Amino acid sequence: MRRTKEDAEKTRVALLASAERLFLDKGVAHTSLDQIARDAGVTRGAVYWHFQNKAHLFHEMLNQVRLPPEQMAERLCGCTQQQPLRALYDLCIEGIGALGRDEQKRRVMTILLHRCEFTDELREAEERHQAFINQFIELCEKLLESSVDSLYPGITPRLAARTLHALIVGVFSDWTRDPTLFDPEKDCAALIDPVFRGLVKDWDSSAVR
Amino acid sequence: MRRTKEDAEKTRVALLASAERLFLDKGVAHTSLDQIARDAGVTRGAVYWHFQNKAHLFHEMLNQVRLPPEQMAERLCGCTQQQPLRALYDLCIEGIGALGRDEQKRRVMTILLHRCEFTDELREAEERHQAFINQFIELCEKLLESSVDSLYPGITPRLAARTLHALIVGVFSDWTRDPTLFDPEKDCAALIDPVFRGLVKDWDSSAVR
DNA sequence: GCTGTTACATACACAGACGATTGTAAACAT
DNA sequence: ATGTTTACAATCGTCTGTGTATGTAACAGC
Repeated sequence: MRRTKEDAEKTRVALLASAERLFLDKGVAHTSLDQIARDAGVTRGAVYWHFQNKAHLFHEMLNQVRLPPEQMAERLCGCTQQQPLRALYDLCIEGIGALGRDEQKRRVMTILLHRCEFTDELREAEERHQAFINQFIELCEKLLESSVDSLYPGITPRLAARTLHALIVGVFSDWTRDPTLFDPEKDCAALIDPVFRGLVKDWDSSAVR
Repeated sequence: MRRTKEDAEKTRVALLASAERLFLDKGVAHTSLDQIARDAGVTRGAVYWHFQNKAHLFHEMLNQVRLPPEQMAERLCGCTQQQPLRALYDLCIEGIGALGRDEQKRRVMTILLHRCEFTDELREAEERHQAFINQFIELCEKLLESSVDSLYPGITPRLAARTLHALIVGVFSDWTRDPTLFDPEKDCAALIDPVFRGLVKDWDSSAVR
């Protein structure tokens, strides 16, 4: 019955996969550890062996993937500062595209956006999520400050960053709610372009195009 | 003890208010009917007198306010078709502003966006919500079709509508997550303007400005 | 070959939430 | 004055989910 070490890892992965499926299907709060265990072909004992409790299981599930906010914040951090606007644009395209290519990433993002409540025990995950968002906005703001002359009058880097973030969150939110709405690979640029054109003077004739 | 008819209405309102507060604070699934009742100064008996169950209570709470998607869809429907772009722009401004002025609306919207899971029993509410979203996008698309010549090349009315909706959802999502991010009254136009400028040719010099 | 540990399964104790029933005092109609 | 209905309160039984404790078979090391 109780197998080797690699078998244990298999059940751990299976538990995480089942949790992902069930969380996505029924919501985090409405999924019991017993349901997750049964779905993975084990009992709750296995769950408590691998994870302290539901919150930790949830946290580990999040750790499996590098979500767009985190990923974008990282890349934005190590950005060359050459053609900052271009870099920012590419990052947005890449971030959305990544969600379209990576199904697991999409599922986890959907859970985060539409299938969990962020109560006390998940507070830690929420704060982490929020931290990445703020980091993205701050970095984005800094990047825009270096190109402030390219922005339309009346547009501060801060507000531009907020607009950009709102659009990306909205795209994620809409698309995870109904994936048939648009194709992230194909339509991505068309969704992002208008905002850059509306923020940056002479966007169409600048280096990006 | 058991008072007059208007007193009954008072407890009903109190129950709805308590539900709103607690849902916002701890999430829908993590709030029990007993907690709601106690918070309102009554027992669970009162809850079951006024509402069939938690789902119905939730539904009634939603019915108290007319949320932006619904409101915008309605107005968009009865729009004069004169200066459709201008009308659309005003609607966006108004929708966001309404959230800023009406605290209750903001709370309910926050619950919808960040504090509930939309499982089986709340499916009805979710579908209704989604229906309004789709209606908004469709109406928006139709409106934009009548001004398709004003759009930048490569921007279809469909994609423009999706971009616009994504931005609005993102603004709601960001702002309800952290109301200190920006002031919906003051910054609203600055958040929306860029998208219209990026979608519509000569936006700044058109009738709106 | 024995022992300790791993990787679970099983069993138990407990807390809470729900739904239904029943009780009841005040309001209202007659 | 009396009966009926309203607007809850109180109680009950049941179920579900959690956490923990214990059992146990297989593997790993010596």
